[in-house]
Amino acid sequence: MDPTAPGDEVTRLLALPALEVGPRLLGSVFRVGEVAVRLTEVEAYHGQGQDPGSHAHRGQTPRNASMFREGGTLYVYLSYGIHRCVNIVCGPEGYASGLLLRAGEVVDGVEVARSRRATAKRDSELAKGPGRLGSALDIGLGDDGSRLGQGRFSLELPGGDVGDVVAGPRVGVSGRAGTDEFPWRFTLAGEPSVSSWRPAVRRRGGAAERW
DNA sequence: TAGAAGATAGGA
DNA sequence: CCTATCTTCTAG
Repeated sequence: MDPTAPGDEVTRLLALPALEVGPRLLGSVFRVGEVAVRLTEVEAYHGQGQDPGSHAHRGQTPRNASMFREGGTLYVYLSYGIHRCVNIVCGPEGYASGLLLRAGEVVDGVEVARSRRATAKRDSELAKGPGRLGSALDIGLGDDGSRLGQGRFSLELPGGDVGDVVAGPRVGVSGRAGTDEFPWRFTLAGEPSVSSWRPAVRRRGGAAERW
């Protein structure tokens, strides 16, 4: 097997922990069937008790089982009962780190993406945010556990320079894990498709802090 | 067994 | 600012 083949390069990269993969994944093209996005924003989640913000922090459950598979697996979950969000799992089996695909620029299949995202006023909003990205790419819970490079899913790493990468606190993550103590959100500078930062939701007025 | 909180988005 | 919407996890 040719070790310089593109497919192997992706495999080698995704064998690393999400913290290392995150910045290097920006500018990649993630394709799901006829629609493709160029990733402009990702967030790293680290498992194994090292990241209080991760779904895998408290160990394996039926929902997060895909995160414990090997790098290149997709972890899809339902967010707020409505949105389907996608992660690319990183690291060896059992490591449970992943990258939430938070935003991208639609670079192919724009018409299809528009039809799926009728409320988007501009094309830069088609995949601006993890729920929107999942919608534009027609990701479903049935895609949980799929593998990159199989079926409708593929990933192509950027060919050249992607510009400046910015690291900062993650979006909507509660507690310490959402502060710049964990600067694990990576964005491409100056991209209109990058979502706005927002603190964790807190409906019941305050309290309930268990960290 | 119940109940709150959640890696969000859209509309008033 | 408020609400839709529903699964998962944790406490009791």
